[in-house]
Amino acid sequence: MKSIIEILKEHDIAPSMQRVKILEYLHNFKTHLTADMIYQALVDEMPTLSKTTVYNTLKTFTEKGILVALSIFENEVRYEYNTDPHIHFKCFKCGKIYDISKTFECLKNEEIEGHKVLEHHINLKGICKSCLENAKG
Amino acid sequence: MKSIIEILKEHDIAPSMQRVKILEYLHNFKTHLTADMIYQALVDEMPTLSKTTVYNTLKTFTEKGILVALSIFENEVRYEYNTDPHIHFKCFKCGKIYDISKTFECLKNEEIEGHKVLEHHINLKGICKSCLENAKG
DNA sequence: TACAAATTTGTAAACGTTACATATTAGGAA
DNA sequence: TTCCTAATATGTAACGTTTACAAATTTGTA
Repeated sequence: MKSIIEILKEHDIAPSMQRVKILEYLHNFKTHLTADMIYQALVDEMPTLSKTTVYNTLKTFTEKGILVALSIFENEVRYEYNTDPHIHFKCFKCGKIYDISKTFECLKNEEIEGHKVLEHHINLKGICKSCLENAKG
Repeated sequence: MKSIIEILKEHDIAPSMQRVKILEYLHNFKTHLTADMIYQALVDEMPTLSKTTVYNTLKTFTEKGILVALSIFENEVRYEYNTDPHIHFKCFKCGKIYDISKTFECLKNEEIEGHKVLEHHINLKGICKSCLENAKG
């Protein structure tokens, strides 16, 4: 398995301690994390960690293509480690986000109306399975 | 053609002056506007207009289904008048948002992994036609 | 070891948005 | 019409996320 340091080097990013820890955390958890969540998770282990560093690092990672920035939630950006293609479902009721691993063949074309498509973000919204079951009971 | 006041009444919203003007503006422009854009556009005509009123009104309209709130941009919510189904393309370079009127049959199913799907938001990102042409030149 | 460049840090501030208390308006009853 | 109540609008202050910036620290290299 590829190490975090190797991933950073492959993307022309110097593997500082902060960068390794931040990427490691996102790599392990893979869920939709805000800058603050990452900061809170790491500040115990690295007491001198600055929130600005977390923001700078996430920005660098996104620009270099290691992370994907999500705009599913209003008002805050969430990041996830770039893995298998999947889409997101957000529940109106409980607010939880689910990963849906379905792929959509109809979105595979890389050109649309003359524009070059590099990313597609599909966000479904509705009532999640769990909330539907609670409503029944 | 249906008047703004009629649209409001159909959605159980009392047609106050502010509400009519805000909906009228979104109805005419139909593009992806922030609360501040709407405020700036109307404050000359209505000098006593409050930004809070704009926010409250947009929230009401969205809850009643007149508007759709978009999370294409990071950090800010944009609103559009609910018209024909379409998706959005955002250019990484110039930041402009294009409406793409293509519909996706493959996303028509209303249930996925047990979750009830009420909305789907498809946001493509890449380099727009205009920026591609400028890069060539 | 010394030095320059890259990285990190902390503070302050910007921005979009919301909470809340007050003021204004509109509609119905007397 | 006037009065009253409910709905709506307003302005200020505050909140949370994010950025700007300058100083401090660390790193890699000569």
